Amino acid sequence: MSTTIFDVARITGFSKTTISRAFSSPEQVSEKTRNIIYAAAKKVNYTPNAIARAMVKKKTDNIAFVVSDQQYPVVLNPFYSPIFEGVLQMGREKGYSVFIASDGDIKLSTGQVYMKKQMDGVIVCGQTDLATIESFRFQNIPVVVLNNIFDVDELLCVTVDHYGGTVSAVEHLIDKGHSDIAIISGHFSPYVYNQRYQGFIDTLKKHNIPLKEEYIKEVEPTVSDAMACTQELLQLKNPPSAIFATNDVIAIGAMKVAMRNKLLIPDDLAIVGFDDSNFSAMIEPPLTTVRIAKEELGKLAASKLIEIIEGKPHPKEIIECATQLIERGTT
Amino acid sequence: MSTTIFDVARITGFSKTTISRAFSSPEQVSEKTRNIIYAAAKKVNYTPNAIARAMVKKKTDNIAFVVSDQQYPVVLNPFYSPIFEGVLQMGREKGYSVFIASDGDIKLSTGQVYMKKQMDGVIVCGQTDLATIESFRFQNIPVVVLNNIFDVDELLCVTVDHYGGTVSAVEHLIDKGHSDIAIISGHFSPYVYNQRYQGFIDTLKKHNIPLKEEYIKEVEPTVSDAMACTQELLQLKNPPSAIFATNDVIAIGAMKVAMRNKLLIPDDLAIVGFDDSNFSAMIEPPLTTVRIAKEELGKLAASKLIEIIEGKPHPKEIIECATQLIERGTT
DNA sequence: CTGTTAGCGCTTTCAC
DNA sequence: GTGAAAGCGCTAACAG
Repeated sequence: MSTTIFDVARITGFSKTTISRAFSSPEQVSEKTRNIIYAAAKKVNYTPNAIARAMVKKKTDNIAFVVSDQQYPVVLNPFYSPIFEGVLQMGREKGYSVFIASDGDIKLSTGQVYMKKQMDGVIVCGQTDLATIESFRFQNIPVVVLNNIFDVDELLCVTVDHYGGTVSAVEHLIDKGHSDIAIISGHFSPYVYNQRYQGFIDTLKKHNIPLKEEYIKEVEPTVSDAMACTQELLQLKNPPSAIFATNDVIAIGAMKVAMRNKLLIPDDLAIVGFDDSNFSAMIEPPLTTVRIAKEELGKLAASKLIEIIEGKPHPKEIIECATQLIERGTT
Repeated sequence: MSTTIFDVARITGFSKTTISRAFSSPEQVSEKTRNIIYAAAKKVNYTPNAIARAMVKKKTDNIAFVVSDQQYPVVLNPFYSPIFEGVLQMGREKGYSVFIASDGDIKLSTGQVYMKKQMDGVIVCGQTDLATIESFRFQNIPVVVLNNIFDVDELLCVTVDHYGGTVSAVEHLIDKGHSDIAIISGHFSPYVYNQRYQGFIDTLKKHNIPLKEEYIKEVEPTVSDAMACTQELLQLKNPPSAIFATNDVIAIGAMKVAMRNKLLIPDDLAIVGFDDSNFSAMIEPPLTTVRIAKEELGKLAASKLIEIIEGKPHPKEIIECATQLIERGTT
């Protein structure tokens, strides 16, 4: 049996109310009383019960980080894990704990969206549908969308300038004198996929570089798929002199194939990635890539969500975070 | 105002108890009644409140994963993040959610160990002290220790055969004909550090290879520190022909320096790492390393913890998971 | 199979 | 400053 507020009340002779106040609003209790209470609490090892508190306050100080099953597992995902870490940090700072939930975790078999655990708010990442978002809001659970965009009233979306990042990457390649530029495009959510793909197309067009059908590739974003795809590219009559990979995992696959073909990077083949994942600076040569400030993204989304939870009204808004080209050894 | 069990009771004409049972032990309610209740619940969007349930059952279905501040952030840590993922998976399977907590999160300024949120059990990873463990148990919170060993009654420790893994790595190097083998030893917890270090020393001794003082190095386990250290090693009058790195991050640093010095791996310098982190197969050449089944470790710890939570008695036990040498391109 | 009653540990009025 | 009483939403006996 753990000790309760009642035990402390009995020992000190004060009422439950006073004990409660000593912990949750100390300024309402005289210092003398407070000290007596704290001492007694310590002696019997009393600690307020978060569950009981949550029940009456109807607030758990928990938020959920929901990622679609596709992207699972979050923790091992080089893109989402730093974002999650950012959320965790901001949560800790503001007194919230963070739950990871997959898309599947929040849907009843009936299709009803429902959180098994009570949450004060939710960050929904990447691929989802409007129904899920609306469903949370219908249940009065504030939502912030991360890395996706929905055109809904009073909905805050925090995302990334995928388009602009792509433009800077491709223009960097063009600046370096390349015009035979291939794209290996990963199957991400339609939103991300389209932004990055379109950035590529538009940039070539802007620089009057004709688009070659055979330079446009699509893959699952895994090292092995990227390797197979790069191999095909290199076997073309006119192989590209540069590859734009829509994320770093794909870029790594491309690098591996180049090295195994004894090509010199970047002289024989230049490669630029996207995301600036943690391994990108570790590999040799280190990868030129488009940095997304992933932890910052997470922190931003979390702090906005917490503001909304704590009552600050938020109009519909789309926050698009800038990217930055990090020039390293592959271009 | 969200709907409660009472609303459903009113609508259907059944008592709260019956509604409760329809959700938590459906077999105790006739099918007819159940269907009426489910239909009504759906209509008013009723969903059981986990907090209220936790309060009366004194069980939250939450477990905590606590890692020392040193190792923070867990999510980005190549060793602990797959373990955490394993815990998450097993938790999901058994109906538990998992919280991440750092060492600091669970200690009051008074030094009192206390979980802000009620937890049914705790997995404590790596470096900790006995007092923390005892404190949890004193509060009747079951504990499983992961990647560390404590000699305490009825305490379950799940760990890794760091010693045996090291032996296999070093013997592999010896088999390949190396005798000038350096060790770059990362500053991990004393437990892990010692196991791996001792395995190295003992293996050389066993094979009658004299220990050279200058081949023994210690570093913080970061790429840059490992690079600096490897550089020193290579500048020795008699540089080593092989390096045993006590984790993969260190091994990567060693590889980078070798490549920058135009050394051929593994011909000029062989390298073996430890952990088999996710990036180890991605780099070129892929790293020979000692695999730890990290997700399995996490699953094992979680499933044992859940068994204990659910009442299965557990004697004191130390489970030491085997490792496996993965021979890839660096040896 | 279903209902009644009595709390779980805490915070919140509203008094004093 | 402090206390008394009334719940938060749910489940656990115990009846019937």
